Amino acid sequence: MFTYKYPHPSVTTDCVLFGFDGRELNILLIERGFDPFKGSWALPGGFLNMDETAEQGAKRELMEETSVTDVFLEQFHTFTDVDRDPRERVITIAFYALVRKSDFKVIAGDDAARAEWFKIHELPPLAFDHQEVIKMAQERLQEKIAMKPIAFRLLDEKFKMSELQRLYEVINEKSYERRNFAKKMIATGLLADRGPNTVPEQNRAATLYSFREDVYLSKCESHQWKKYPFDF
Amino acid sequence: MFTYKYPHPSVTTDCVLFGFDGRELNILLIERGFDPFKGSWALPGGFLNMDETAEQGAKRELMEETSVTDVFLEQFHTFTDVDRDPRERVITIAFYALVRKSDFKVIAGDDAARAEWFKIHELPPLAFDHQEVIKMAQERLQEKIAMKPIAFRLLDEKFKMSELQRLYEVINEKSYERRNFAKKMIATGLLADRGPNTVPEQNRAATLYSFREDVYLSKCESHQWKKYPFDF
DNA sequence: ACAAAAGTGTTTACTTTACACCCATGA
DNA sequence: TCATGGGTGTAAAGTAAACACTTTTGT
Repeated sequence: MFTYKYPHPSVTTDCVLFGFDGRELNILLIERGFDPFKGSWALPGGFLNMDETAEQGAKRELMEETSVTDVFLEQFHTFTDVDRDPRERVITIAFYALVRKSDFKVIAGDDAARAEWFKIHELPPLAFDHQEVIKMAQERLQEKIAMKPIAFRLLDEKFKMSELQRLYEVINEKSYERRNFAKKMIATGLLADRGPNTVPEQNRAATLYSFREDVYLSKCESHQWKKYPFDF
Repeated sequence: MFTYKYPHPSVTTDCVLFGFDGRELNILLIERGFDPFKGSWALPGGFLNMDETAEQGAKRELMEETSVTDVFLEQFHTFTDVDRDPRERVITIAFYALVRKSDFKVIAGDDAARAEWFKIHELPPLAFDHQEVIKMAQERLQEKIAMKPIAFRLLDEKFKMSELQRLYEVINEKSYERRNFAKKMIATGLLADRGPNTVPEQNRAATLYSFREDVYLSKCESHQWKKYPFDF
């Protein structure tokens, strides 16, 4: 037991894990096995340990509940409504995270709970204030995608221009003209041409690209980027 | 006394209060009257009560320590390093806030501690990780000023174009060409011409402007703003 | 008279947008 | 052969950047 002179809230982390299936933005949810909200879907997350930072905690929970490692993960807001948890005062430090769905093999963590991807516009009823958390995560993702080349973390190492475009479209909830998008994207200098797609498809083989992180980092060092280099 | 099955961190709020003197960005700091860091300067803030949200807590602390009310205040990050407080595990939810220095009469709160403005580039040694907190606050202010017309909250109701320009310059740490800045700013349609400055100065009287919040709000409703309308 | 800030427009370069036809592939 | 997605360039419009001289006022 732990005793304090003043009451302390509980502190949790929650993580909005985004995935992209080439068509839609997806979010990974966990089916809750306990009350409150037993049977509802919720964001992966849990209580913060005393010897870990929030980021470490969020990564640990993600690993425990979904076996996901090596994700891009960034804090975006702390939710502190007094009654957001019916049991006791709980504040949650919320993160969003980005994974390549192909890097993401094993799901269903060790605590028997089901983990499932949902399209961002077809979410089931959610526990706590997780609806609001997800909404804010997407807003933050929109802001961040204009500043940093994080979109590539949602795509496979090699990707088609049309996939990249579709990703920007679903994140920013607007559509782009095909030729102009490609032109501007290529003009960043960050795409390496990896030749035509060798996987046969129903139509003409598309050029594959990959993200040139080396170029990005060297341009960062020489401060060559404007404030919103990816504001498409 | 309050007892829990598992250990809980303490939760505080801290607030980076920005002011603008017409020339430099300033930050309000409190001289600490107690250990740890007795005699050092620190951000206004303190423990979160169980019946208040983080935002309410931050506003209360600001009021208690500096008698400031009615500020623009926004959460930007939660700092969770395990050893950031030498006494015990404390996480802090950090806010930045903007005040007009003319609206800001009474300082020096009820707990005898001194409160003082410091130029952002001439800060004294700071308690805890407050150096880092301030750095991040400024980064966040830079991002936000490009998205929302919050700069006006740092200026008096009526202001000169050169003051507005100087403010953008100190926040964004770059300089602008006088005519282009004014042209672009006026083109937003958000400035009302309030006539020439009647306070005599050492030189020609400048036109005063004020911010037209009504115009801004109506343009928001009709979605007429691009993503970064104030990215100067 | 001079120092300091304020007022004022135009030209050029760059960026963004709109737009249409042909190609390769598998069903 | 048809449906689907992929490849490609140019012209027009709009936005951003560079640039200098005159005015007002107080010292």
